[in-house]
Amino acid sequence: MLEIKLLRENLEFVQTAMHNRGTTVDWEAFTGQDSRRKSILAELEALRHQRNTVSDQVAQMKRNGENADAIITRMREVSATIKGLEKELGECEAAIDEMIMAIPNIPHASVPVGKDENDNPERKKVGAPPDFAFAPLPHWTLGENLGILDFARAAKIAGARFPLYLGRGARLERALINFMLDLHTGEHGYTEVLPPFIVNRKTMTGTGQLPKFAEDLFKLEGLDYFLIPTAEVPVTNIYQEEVLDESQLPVYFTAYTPCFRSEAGSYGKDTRGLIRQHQFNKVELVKFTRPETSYDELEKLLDNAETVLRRLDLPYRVITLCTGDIGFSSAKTYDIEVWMPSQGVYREISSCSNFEDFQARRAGIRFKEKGKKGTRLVHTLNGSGLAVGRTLAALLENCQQEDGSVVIPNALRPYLGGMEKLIP
RNA sequence: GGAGAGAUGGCCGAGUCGGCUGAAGGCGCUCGCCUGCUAAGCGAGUGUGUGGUGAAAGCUGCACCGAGGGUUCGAAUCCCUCUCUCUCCGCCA
Repeated sequence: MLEIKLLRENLEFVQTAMHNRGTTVDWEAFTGQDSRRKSILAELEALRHQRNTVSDQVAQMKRNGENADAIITRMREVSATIKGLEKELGECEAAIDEMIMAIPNIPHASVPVGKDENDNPERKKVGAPPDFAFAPLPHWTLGENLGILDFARAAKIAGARFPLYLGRGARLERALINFMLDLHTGEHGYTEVLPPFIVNRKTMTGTGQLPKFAEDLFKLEGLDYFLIPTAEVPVTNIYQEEVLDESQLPVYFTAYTPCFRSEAGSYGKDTRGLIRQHQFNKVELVKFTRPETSYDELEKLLDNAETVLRRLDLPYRVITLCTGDIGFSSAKTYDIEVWMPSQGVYREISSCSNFEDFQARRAGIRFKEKGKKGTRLVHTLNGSGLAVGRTLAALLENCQQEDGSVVIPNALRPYLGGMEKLIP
């Protein structure tokens, strides 16, 4: 959520930002409601002031044993008017709120202007795609040949876009999770948290998934609960409506959670394999920082996520999302894309974003500076560190051998009892 | 699921028969004094949001005592609904 002051005082700036994003907003409706609100409020506050002073007067008179009936009768009318105006104001503010909640964040000045994903500049490329002397197989074929993935049975149990890992596959997924968590907690200074996987509406609204993107979520029928689409949601909301002490900042959290996404509107895309699932595992990185340091923290966060791929010797690149491709709540986002040999393309495996104060304002996350009056909003950041299913897919594909076996990267072997190779 | 108790400022905790309580008192914190260090002591200050005014310090309006409604000239205080927390019983991984 943007600060309403910014919309009032610097509308042109916001309009340019929205244009760059390719977002259209009904500004006339906004300014109309906003000025209506202002006039109602002025009238209302004048009347409330009158009511307050007269009520004091009544109290005074009663204490003196005087009769206040005349004033009381007169004030009845004022009270009725106040009630009417309050209702009107409430409706007006609700309308404004609805509009503001639907306005995305302002892209940071360093974000390249562009229309869509084709305009995302590459920032760097790390590692070389393996040079196979044979046609590399897709991970789902490798997984099924190895007996570690079973999409047919997963479909029987749940439906399309659900994974079933078996034996060494289940263990490999778990090894990746543990490897990532150990890396981030042990070397990058994050505190591990294990949050609820189901959250309420306020929490979903705090990070920006609601009200605009309800169709992407799984909702529990008959209850106002939602399955989390990412750990970002419960973890960022840990400090919802709290005032942190500045000495606490920055806070680094990492969390493993399953993620649930309806994937509405992605019919026909990535129908095979682990790339696009209704349920997948992810290790997430979340930061709460002072505004002054959030962009330095974003660079560090990105590097923390990249480290996972470097340790696993998986080739990847980093792109900067342009204004037209950036997410709703984000001010700046880097995507890390891992090389997928069977498709011959880089695929997103992590998305690292600085939300600045956009989520903090919605969720009410502030900090207090010693010796200074008032509170300030923190900046929130997060990034995948990494999407586990996609990591496993990339690992199978990049480390496959001509005989159908898969060589386990060194960094992962301790988590698999020293296993060096998956053999069919 | 049944029966009770509670939700007040950064924290703890008062709020009597509704009015002078934005909220006593304590802790914490800030500034000053004092003490040759530390501790203790003394004095003053110390909620949030939003608007007006001012160069600023400040002054000032309105709102906020879990949330939402209601009663009333007036509600932290009375009534209703909801949420959450706690205790006991039952059930259960």
